[in-house]
Formats: sequence, structure tokens, C-alpha cells
Amino acid sequence: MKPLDITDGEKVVMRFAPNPNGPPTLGSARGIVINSEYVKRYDGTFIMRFDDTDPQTKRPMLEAYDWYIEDCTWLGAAPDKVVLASDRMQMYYDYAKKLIEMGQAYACFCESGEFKKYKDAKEPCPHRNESIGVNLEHWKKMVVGEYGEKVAVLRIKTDIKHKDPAIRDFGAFRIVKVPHPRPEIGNKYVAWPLLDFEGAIEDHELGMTHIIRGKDLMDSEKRQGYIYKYFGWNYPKTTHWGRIKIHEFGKFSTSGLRHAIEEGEYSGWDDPRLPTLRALRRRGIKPEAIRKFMIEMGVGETDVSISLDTLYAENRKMIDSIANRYFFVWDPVEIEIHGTKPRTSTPPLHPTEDRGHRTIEVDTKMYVCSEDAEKLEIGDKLRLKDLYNIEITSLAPLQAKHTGDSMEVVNKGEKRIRIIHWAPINGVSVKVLAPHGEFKGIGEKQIANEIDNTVQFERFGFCRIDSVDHEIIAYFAHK
RNA sequence: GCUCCGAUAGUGUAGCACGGCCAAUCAUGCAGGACUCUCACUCCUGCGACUGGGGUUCGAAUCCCCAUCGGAGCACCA
Repeated sequence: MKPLDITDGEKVVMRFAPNPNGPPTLGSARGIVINSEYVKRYDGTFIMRFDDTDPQTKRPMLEAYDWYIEDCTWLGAAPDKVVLASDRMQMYYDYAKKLIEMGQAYACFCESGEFKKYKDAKEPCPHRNESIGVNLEHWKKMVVGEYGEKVAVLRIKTDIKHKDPAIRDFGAFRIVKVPHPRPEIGNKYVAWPLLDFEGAIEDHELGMTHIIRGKDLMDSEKRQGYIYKYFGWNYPKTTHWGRIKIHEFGKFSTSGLRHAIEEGEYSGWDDPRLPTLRALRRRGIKPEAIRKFMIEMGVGETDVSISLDTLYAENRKMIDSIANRYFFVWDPVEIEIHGTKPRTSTPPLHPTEDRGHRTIEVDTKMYVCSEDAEKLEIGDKLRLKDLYNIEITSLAPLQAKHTGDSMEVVNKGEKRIRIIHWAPINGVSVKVLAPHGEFKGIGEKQIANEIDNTVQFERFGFCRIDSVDHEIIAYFAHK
């Protein structure tokens, strides 16, 4: 990451300012990680500010406030301070009143399309030149709720002839008569500030020194600059990043996901197919892997389209040495071995780390993956991993004969024989939930000891053991 | 329609503010190999890029202009 532009001995203050209308996603993680990382480097203050001033269109979700704190903490980015915009309404009202008194804000009663016409024509609307006294009256009525929704809006005067139409007299407050989801706020307010106003006031009040935000908010600085100019404040230093698109998830919106969950398309916010942090956590993705992934990506203004493979590669390196190995046979088919007796197999829990062994009681019947079985022909020789060698004698039913235990036939000779894994006939049933589907099969009994751990199902991938009640439920992380 | 950004290998990045040290960094990916009782890990080797065109200059990935492509804003969303 590039160093920040620091003026003399200033103490860095940065923030992450989400609307808690759903849980944090991988996209949120970028803001959380980058901001908190800078704060760590400069020993500054990291503030979490909930921009929850829209009770209607992007209505906050009560549970999501805690989810944000939870997920930030998990990511190693616990905020030093938490602020809820909905708690600070009086402050916004005070500043709004000051601006009106300065003659820099006015109550506008134009219908939105009508105002757009004036704006596009670089003409002031009829309300722009009302007297301060009249505007103060109107504002008072806005705040107490005398006007209905969409009747009045408070605008900040910028430059109505500004060459960029996006800058001309932007809205600062509008009327929303839907109660706020927070019970302590409820229907206490009807005049709600819009982002550019609320953010401008807060960034100053909280003493923000640096702001990093999306490119889509690039115009905010120009708009908010007027407010800063009127009050004589200094604008924080800003950096922008482009849009981030994850190959595996494509474009998604919090409201879209919410809708899909309500429709039953997903099991919940932590469904393994979802790009939420809680889903990634459930799958066994390490927060450090996400941090590294985001920091490596940096803060370019270029729009990025990245594959999760990079994140998975980071994660794999982090968990490979600590993940115990187990056999899980998906889509199992039974095989019977002749010429041997039940025995006990004790494969190592890890191929290179000294982590002890697991114990599997093996009958003369067991399971192998149908995927492996389909490739077999009579006479094929293969090795059952950590057990013994066999030769196929029948395909339906699948049968084989024991041909010895020695590893020599496996290693020696020009062509090594294939090694496949297997599962005991009395194993436990396992269901793996993965982004690309559900896998049902049989696994070793000892997997039940690994609740909440990430293990590697050999020849399948890394999974986090989520529950072990009647059957084992595992969440797939990656290959 | 008006306005604002951006463009380095398949992907993501470094380099660009102070042109030469860049026949361009690192990671991931892919290919091949070593190791291995996993299609994991580790290690080795290889592949692969400065969007195009002008200009300035002894010299341009770096500066200027144009074009092309991509993104964003002009909400009573954040």
C-alpha cells in the first residue's frame, strides 16, 4: 500500500462507513481491511460509522449493526470507536439551520423532475431566492413533519451554473415518514439527511484526516466542498478505488441477496454460495487470508475483476500444515475385497507434520468414489491408500482381490499404480455444502472430533466441519 | 445530453509526482519437472504485458495531444 500523505505530526483518523442494511460482504472487507491497515501502520484511530439515515430505500437491518462489529473484529479490525448517524440527528439539524442562516441552504418544493429541468438549464428554481426568514420557517416545518414525503427537500447552494451538472445544488434533507428500524429512534424524525450532508458533517466532527472510498463517490468531495467552504473547514485527504468484481460472484447487491434469501433461494446470510464474510468464515477461510488478499489488491482507481483463486491460494498455504487429513468418499459405491480379513488402518493425520494417526476399522467391504469406480476394468491393479493393493475381479458387483500390502509395487516400475482413497463400511455419513453444490457420502468416524476445525478431505479439498449431529455437515472452502 | 475518472502478462499488482538504473517487479494462473501412499504442501524450470496513433526529447511505461476501450456521477440511495 502506498504511504499516506501526512501533514506534520497529525494523528491519522480514518473510518469505514457502511449502511447496515445487510451483513458485510467481501466488498465491505476491502474498506474494512484497507482503512484499518493504514490506521495500524500510522497508529491512528479507526472509526466505524453507520450511515443509517435511510429508513426506507436502504432500510437498515437491526441485526446488521452487530454483524459489522463482529466481522470487523474477526478480520482483526475492531473499531476504536463506533458512531451511529441516527443518534446524531440533532447535530445535523443544527448545522442545517446554520447554513440556512448563512443563506447557503434553502427549502425546495419542486417536484424532482421539475428541479432537474432547472438544474440542466443552469437556472435557479423559484425557491432558491427565498429569504432566509422564509427558509427558516419552511425548515422548521420540515423538521416537525408538517410536510408530506416528497413535498419538500432542503438543498445546499453550490454553483447553479457549475459545468458539471452533478455538482449543482444537491439535496441535503428529505422527508421520510417510515419509522426507523431502531426502536429508540422509531418515528422520532421525519427529516432525514442525505449522504453528502451527513457524511460531510460527520467527517469533520469526527476529525477524519483521510478518506478512502469508492470511485462512485468521487463527486462527493466537490459537493461537500461547498459545505466545508461555508463553515471554513478543511477537507480530509481523499483516495478512491474502482469497482471490484469477483469472478465467482459477479455483480451482487445487498438488497438483491436479501431478496433471494427471503425467497428461499439461499439458506441464509452464511450460505456457502454467498459473498458475505460470515459465509466465508463458515467455510473456513482465515481472516488473515482475506487481509492479505485485500492489501495485495491495493487501492487503484482501476476497476478490478479478480478471481477468488488468489484468496484460496493464500488460505490454502495458511491452513495446509494445520488441517488434518481424512477420507471422505462422495457418491459412494461398495466394493468387496476377497483374500483378506478385517483389519485396522492407521494413516497419519498429516503427511508431513507429526500430528499422530487416526484409526479406521476396515471390513472386507468398503466404499470408494463412483468416479473412481467408473474408470475401472477387470484386471486393473490399484492401491487403497494407507491400506493395501488390490486387483479388480468383477465390476458389477464391484469386487477385487487382495494382492499384497507392499508399497513397492506402487513406487517401483515405470508405471506406478493408481492410489485411491476409500471409506469404511461403517463410516459416518457426511454432507458437504459447497459453492458449487452439495456432496453426500461416507467418511471416517473420527471426523466427528474435528468440529469447527478445517480439515482436508483427501482428493477432495479443504472443508470446515460445521456440525456433527446425525450426520456430519462440512462447509467446503476450496481445493 | 453534460461532467469526471481510469488503461502494465489470463487475473491482480510494482514502476509513472523527480524521463535513462525497466530487453519491466511480485503474486496468482497455466505448462513441464522434483518430492509425495492425496488432484494438498514444498521446491525447480518455463509461459506471459507497457491499448493504438501522433508529439516533446539524445532518450518515454513514465511528460503532452488525439483516438479507442472501460467505469462512474448528474436520486427526495448509500
